[in-house]
Parts: sequence; structure tokens; C-alpha cells
Amino acid sequence: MIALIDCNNFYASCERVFNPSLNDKPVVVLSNNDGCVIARSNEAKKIGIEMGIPAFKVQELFRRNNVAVYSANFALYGDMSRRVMSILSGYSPLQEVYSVDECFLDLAETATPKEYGLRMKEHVGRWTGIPISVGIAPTKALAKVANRIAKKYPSQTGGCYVMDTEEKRVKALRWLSVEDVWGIGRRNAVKLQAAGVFKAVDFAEMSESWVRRNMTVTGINLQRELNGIRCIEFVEEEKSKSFSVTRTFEKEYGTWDEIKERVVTFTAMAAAKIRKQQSLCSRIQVFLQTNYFKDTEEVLSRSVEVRLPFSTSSTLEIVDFVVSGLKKIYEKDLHYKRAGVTLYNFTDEKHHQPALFPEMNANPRHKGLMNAIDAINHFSSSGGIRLASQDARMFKMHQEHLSGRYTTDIRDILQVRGE
DNA sequence: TCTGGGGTCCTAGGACCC
DNA sequence: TCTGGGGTCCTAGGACCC
Repeated sequence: MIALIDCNNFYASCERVFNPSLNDKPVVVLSNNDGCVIARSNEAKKIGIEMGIPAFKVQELFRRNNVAVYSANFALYGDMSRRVMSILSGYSPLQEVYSVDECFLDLAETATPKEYGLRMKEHVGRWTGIPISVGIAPTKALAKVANRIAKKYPSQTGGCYVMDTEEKRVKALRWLSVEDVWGIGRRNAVKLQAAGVFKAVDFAEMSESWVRRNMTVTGINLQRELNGIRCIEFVEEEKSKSFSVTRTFEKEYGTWDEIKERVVTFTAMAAAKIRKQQSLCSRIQVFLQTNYFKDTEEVLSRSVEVRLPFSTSSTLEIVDFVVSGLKKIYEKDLHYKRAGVTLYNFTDEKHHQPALFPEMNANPRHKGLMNAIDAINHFSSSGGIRLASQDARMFKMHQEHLSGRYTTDIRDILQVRGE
């Protein structure tokens, strides 16, 4: 059997751990720049705050219902995620961390899966304060379904649902709408509904040839999974194949210097990420986008790919290539609202084959410099070392409701006093 | 006034090779 | 009028996920 463990309303729950007075109250977490709602407690969902809705549209709703509003605190959420995953890893030799708040565990032949799942829930709750739901089933896709049932019916299931019979499988698939199946997105849902398929069970029973034709092998695998045949294997923790840093600006920017400063900052962040996993990159993508939402202006998005003549992880070298690409797509007199950098085409630092001539290789002297910068920045919570061309502040973000870095910054550790 | 960010996988079709 | 056949590699773009 396979378990899917999912943290309930993860970001909102993280805020609650460090502020228990929020329990039973509506809590929401906003995206960067306090733009839109990206997490909601159950109470917030109940009063009709939609996922992804722009914050300015629900200010009144916030006020009327006394909603606790938080700016995204990814340092805190990332650390809480590591703690939860670490506890859960003790429950199986095979764990796949699927996202910041979800993981699969291979439970093999656990005799009493229900008790096992409830024990996990109790353990994670007691050690981290984060509530989780557990779904257990023969395949990953069915474990997703089981998890949804556990979450939807907490009092009946105790937060853990085990799909261990054919009757339960069919009942669940009759209950689940096809657009809510893991792996069926908007586009495929429309196609399926047009073909008269509305419930997950209808999809599971469709002809393979239709699925193959319309949804490729991905669809076939998914369909088999829903029928109890394991097709989606556990993927080992591997290195990422690309890293992006993209941001929506807090206002529009137009001048070359402003744009360059920000894009260089994004590049430095992305380069630090690839060094951390000991990769070198040899391709870069840069994009710029004008403001979406002004009807007076057309949306303009331009991107460029830069192929490096060698593989490198040096911020200095990567920045040069990024700026050369940026020059090609930057246009004066436009109002930019978003930009980003993606690094990819990685090779392993250890197994990298250098070119014959030194001038076709990365500058080896940068390595020590980068190591030193990374080491200093690791211990600095106030920006650390940066390039002169970088943004003075790492971000210029609206973060009006930011909570503390309770677990990752010594200055924010909570003090507990006995009275 | 204000609308997130970061990933992966699959495929069609072009380029190129013998 | 007739104009091979098969293979690989690469990439842009679509679709999906949280």
C-alpha cells in the first residue's frame, strides 16, 4: 500500500503553530507583495475567501470577519516542511517528498495501515503542531483520492482513510468528479466532459484508445492507477533540472538600470541555488513582461535563451550572459511588471569535462570566491555579500503582515515565560 | 492603487545523418 | 510522370502539479 500524507492548509497552519490564539479563527496567507491569497484556514474557506483571489478584492471580507492576514514567510514554511518530512521519513524506507506539504510513503505490507496512519498524524501533530491528513491505497493516484476523503470527512475518518477493498475503490471513484482527479487538469476535464465523462469512475472505465489518443501515455498511466495497477513509480530524490527566480515587481519599472538591477539580483539567487546542488549550467532563459492588467497597454512578454560557451556556476560569469541576453529583449519606454531568470542544462560539478583550451572554460578562480560568498551569506540574515550591480535590498516587496522566522533566525525565537 | 512562484513531463515536427 | 527510408537529436509549446 501507498500512503499520501498532506499537511492541512499548510502555510496557515504554520502561522498558527507560533500564534495559537489564531486557532479556530480565519487565517489567510498572501503571496509575495501581498498580492493574492495562497493559503486559507478552514474558517477562511468557510466565509468564502477563494484561493488565488487578489487581496484587494477581499479587504472588506477580511475586515468584517476579523481575518488574520499574513505575508508569505517562506523561510518559516520551508523549515517546518523539513521537520514534518523528517518525522514521516521514519515511517517507511521509501519516501518521496512530492511538494512542500506532501509526501508519498511506500508502506509495503503494513498489517494495520489505519493505525499506522493515525500514529503518523499524532506524531507529527505533537512534534510540530501541524495537522495532517493521510490517504492509503494501492496506487499513488488512489492514495490521492483516499487523502481527499480523509480531508473531507475528518470526523468519520479521524484524518486517515484506507482504501483497501474493491468496493471502497469503486465507491470513491463514483463520488469523485473527473476534474478533481490528480493529473486531470482544466483542458482534459473539458475534453472528458464533452465525451460524457463526469465522474472518476467513468474515466477509469473508458477505452484505452480514446485515452491514448487524447491524453497521451500520461493519461493511460493515470487510468491504470485508478484501476489499481501501479504505473507511477516513486521517484528518487534527484537534483533539480532547472532553477528559476521570477518576481512580479511591486510597481512598474522602465529604465535599463532598474530592470538590470533586479534581473541581476534574480540571477545571483538562482546561481546560489545551483552551487548548492553542485551543478553547472550552460543555458539561461531570461524574460521580461509588461503589466498585464492595464487595458490601455498590450501585454508584452519577451524571452531569450542564451547558450553559454562553457558550463559554470559562477555568479559573475552567469550575470554577464544574462545581461547580454537582457539587452536583446529590453525595450525603452515600456513599463515592466515582471521578470525572471531560469538556469538549466546542468552538468554535475564533479563529473564535468572541461574543454581543451582554457579560454573556452569557466574561470577556475571564481570557485573559491563563490564558496566564500556562499559561506558568508549562509550565516548572514541581512543580505550578506552581493554584487555591486545587485539590488541594494534583496527584495523590494510589500510585506505588511510578515511573521517572525521563528525557527531559522535566533533573533526571532519565541520566549516562553512561566508566571 | 493592488492579480504568485517554481517545477516536471510529453510530443510534434524540424534538422540532420546515412 | 516518376522523386527512399529510417533513424536520432533537439526544441518549442502544451499540459499538468503544488
